Amino acid sequence: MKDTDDKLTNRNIKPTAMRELVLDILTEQKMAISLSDLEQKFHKSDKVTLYRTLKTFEEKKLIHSIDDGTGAVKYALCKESCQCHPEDLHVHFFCLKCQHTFCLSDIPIPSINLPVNFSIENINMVVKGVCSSCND
Amino acid sequence: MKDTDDKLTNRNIKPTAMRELVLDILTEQKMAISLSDLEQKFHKSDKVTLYRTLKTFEEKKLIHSIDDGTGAVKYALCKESCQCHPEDLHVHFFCLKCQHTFCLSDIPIPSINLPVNFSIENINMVVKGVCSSCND
DNA sequence: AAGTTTATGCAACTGAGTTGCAAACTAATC
DNA sequence: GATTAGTTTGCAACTCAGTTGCATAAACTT
Repeated sequence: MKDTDDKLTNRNIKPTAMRELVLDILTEQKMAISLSDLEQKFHKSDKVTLYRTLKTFEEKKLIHSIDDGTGAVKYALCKESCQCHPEDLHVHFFCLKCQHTFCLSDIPIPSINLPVNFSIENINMVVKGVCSSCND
Repeated sequence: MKDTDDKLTNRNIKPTAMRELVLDILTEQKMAISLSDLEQKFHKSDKVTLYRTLKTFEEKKLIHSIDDGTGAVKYALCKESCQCHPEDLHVHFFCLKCQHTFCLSDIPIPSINLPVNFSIENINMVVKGVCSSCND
């Protein structure tokens, strides 16, 4: 638990049992998960608590949210150094076959030349297609 | 109405009064609009009919949908030639100040080198920031 | 005109996200 | 270690976007 604890305190999040549990679940995921996915990992749980936990994590930049167009926002862990600035962002992939959403952490979002006088704060880029596991 | 009619029939959509009206409204928009935005442009209207109209338009590639992360999907007209293939797609912009969503029709979505064995079908790219009108 | 297909309108529902409030817990102080 | 103040959790209840089923109306077919 020490490690999980540190990750929380490093991000200025008071480590409660609930939050450690949620962080552990998020850590073992290979893909981004939604609030209701998360809810189903608990036998007995309260959606609202999980909701607020995710909000807190996101606010403190421990996780980031991905709007993959499925109607449910997905969440995934940020890298240790991530500040969620445009230059920290990466592309996400949604597989139309297995319906999973992944971080393509190695693929930064290409920079865009916006029209004059537009300023940029954030970018969401989701590629949809078929992932390698489903393409065999 | 002749022109509106043609746009519908060109896309294989049977031109009804309702559909002409919706297409006209969409045509005069400078920004993408949501279902409920559209609903409010009618004094008396049925959400479901508008919903199905938009679905039909989207299916026939007369309009495209934009998931800007606000929780309500927005819609905007496609170019005449658009087939909604990856190469037809452009970047969208959401202004954090005026809360409007625009097509940046002139900015194509940059191509991405996906990992091996990933195939691509579609891309959604939304840049968030402040638009030129709000940046004065 | 009768029959078939398509579009529209109404009611009702689902599911994600959210708020308010009270109880439980934690941390800080005496 | 009891008292208080602040934070977190759990429950109920609600909002709002999107959606389905079904009945009526309109448009096409012969």
